[in-house]
Amino acid sequence: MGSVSIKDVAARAGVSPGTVSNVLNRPEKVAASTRTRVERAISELGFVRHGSASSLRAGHSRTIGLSVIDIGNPFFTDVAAGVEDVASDRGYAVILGNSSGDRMKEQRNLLVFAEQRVRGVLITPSDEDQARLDRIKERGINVVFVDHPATRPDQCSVAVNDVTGGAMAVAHLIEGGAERVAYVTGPTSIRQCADRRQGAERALAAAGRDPASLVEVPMTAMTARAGQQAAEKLLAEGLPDAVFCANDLLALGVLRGLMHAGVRVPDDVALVGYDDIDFASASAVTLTSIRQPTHRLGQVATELLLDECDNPGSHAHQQIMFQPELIVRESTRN
Amino acid sequence: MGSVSIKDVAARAGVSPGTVSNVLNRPEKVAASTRTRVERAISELGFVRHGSASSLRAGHSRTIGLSVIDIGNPFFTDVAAGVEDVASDRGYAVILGNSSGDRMKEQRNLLVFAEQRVRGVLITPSDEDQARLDRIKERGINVVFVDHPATRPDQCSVAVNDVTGGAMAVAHLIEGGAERVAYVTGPTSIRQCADRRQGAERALAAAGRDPASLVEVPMTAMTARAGQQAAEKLLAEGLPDAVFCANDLLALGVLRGLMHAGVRVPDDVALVGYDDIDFASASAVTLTSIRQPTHRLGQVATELLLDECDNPGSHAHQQIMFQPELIVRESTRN
DNA sequence: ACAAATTATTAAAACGTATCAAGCCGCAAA
DNA sequence: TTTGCGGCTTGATACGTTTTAATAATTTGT
Repeated sequence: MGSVSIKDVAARAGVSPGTVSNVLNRPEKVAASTRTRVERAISELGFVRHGSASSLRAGHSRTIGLSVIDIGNPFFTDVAAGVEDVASDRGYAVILGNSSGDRMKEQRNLLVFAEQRVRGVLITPSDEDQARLDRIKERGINVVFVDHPATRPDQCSVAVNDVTGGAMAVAHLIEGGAERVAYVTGPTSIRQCADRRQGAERALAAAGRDPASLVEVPMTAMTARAGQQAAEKLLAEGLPDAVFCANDLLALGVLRGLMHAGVRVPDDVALVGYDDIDFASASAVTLTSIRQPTHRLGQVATELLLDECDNPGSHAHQQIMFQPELIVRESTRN
Repeated sequence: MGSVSIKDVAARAGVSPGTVSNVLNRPEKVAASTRTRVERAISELGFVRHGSASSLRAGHSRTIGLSVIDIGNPFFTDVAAGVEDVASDRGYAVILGNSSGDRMKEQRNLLVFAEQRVRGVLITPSDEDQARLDRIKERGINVVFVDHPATRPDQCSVAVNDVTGGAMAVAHLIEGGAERVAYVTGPTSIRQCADRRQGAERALAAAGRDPASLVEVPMTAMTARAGQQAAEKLLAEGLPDAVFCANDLLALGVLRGLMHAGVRVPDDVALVGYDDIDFASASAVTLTSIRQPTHRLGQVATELLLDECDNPGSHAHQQIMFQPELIVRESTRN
């Protein structure tokens, strides 16, 4: 009933199991006539290859592991969709792991990946602990960083330049006439937040301003709720001319907080977010934002990983850095 | 280097491979002293079980397949997070498949699942073709429907009552004094859209109104952009007192379209969405919406599936129907 | 027409684990 | 002492595939 094996197919087609395996894996090695005979037997019997047996013998599976920090974040969701795209195209299955920023959970995911003998791992590391990843690589499992630049040359990575992104945002605000600029951000321990601030300061310096004039408003979370609290803080401390947020969710919260207080955007205060999530263009005042090639990030990371797997000899490790893009909308048009 | 097997562990601990397998799978069957000895050998050698070999011999793997229609939709993302939660807790890996509503792609995902010999499949079917799923079940792979009620008693499913949800939304609008109610929806071939409309009509009837008085505004997509177009259509045809949208994305678009035209929400028009996505509470006018227990949906579906796998004898198939919840916010407070 | 070279196919040996019948050992009952 | 018994452990086998060396079939060159 359930399980029809390569032997059954061989018997039906009047060939040996080895030949069936050949039409599966190296069709060009087998004569056209026998190949069609085997293919017919396969479809008549509804045979599907037993992946476990295959990877046991072959020494590697056709799966890759994907470990992200928060699958609920639209950013990572888009990345995951990109990964799934090319993995699926090349016949690979994607095993999903959600670390929730918890390193124990991340560790457990990596163990599961190791048990499944995944061909490779795509990971947005939740911290800088390289040793753990080295242990994975010792097992012959390739690792590619996603949204995190690798510091070592023997390690592939894809990321987006957050410093440039921050600079673009603030340069745009200065160009629009802003004198006093605020930066609403998440925890400064997050690399992305720190890099974007650095970019903001660079833009100020480039315009001949004092980088220290940037009004920093640090929040513990990067949600819309936190953004609203940030707006209250800004209202209390005196409004700046422009606000740059480390995140679209924060920006949407700030927007709402300001509007509630009767502040008009962009007339009274200009506003820029980051990520260009779908909702940035759906809010009451559409949001100027920094777009990142999220989907592409996932695609390229996967291509890099599979290239490393398929051509271990000729593969050249790459640390790819994408450039972000400024999307101007109503929140800065005045 | 890479690969240390159960035999190496056995040699190190001075026992037979069979015993090592026992401490892995039935620890209670082996004497405490040898067990600790084996466990030490395992950690000293950094042994991790070869999942493929294990499932080849055991006849089933510790993976489940998850096939969703659109991983980019926050609704499915939340579901996936719930699935990952309990799967990870029980030591299962989740293989992700994104069908994009394309039945060929869904088919390919199911093939990948079959090759991996997943223990079971969680699927939000993109159409009503039961035959394809029957073929999966013939292979001994259990299937649970997610966000889709099963019509047959030999099939588990979890879903949320969309008729009730639609009724709640419109009853709330009527209670708020609405005379003329519009329903902005996606393609009517989508079950969820049809069910929610049915609920809306039921609420009208319950209030002594003519169900046919519901002004239906069908769109081809369920995005914010489509919502904005719907708002234009409503403005052209004469505004209703209230608008019920099949989707929060549509509702956010409608909100934006109305505000741009100077229509005030909720003073001039009341508005209700569906799904209660995070952004419903982050928009300029916060959105009244129908909340679904998305995360729980994924959790329960997975529990059902794993119960079916682990206790094939005693498992009772269930078709679970959750109830939605009305979340009242500014868009209907007047 | 015969050897050589090429192409197609086969048989058998792994891959790493789970399982199960059989064996071992020490101890209580006879 | 013998027998029986129960708890632990072992050894051998099978799971379904890939791979390699060897054999058979076919073509080519002379």
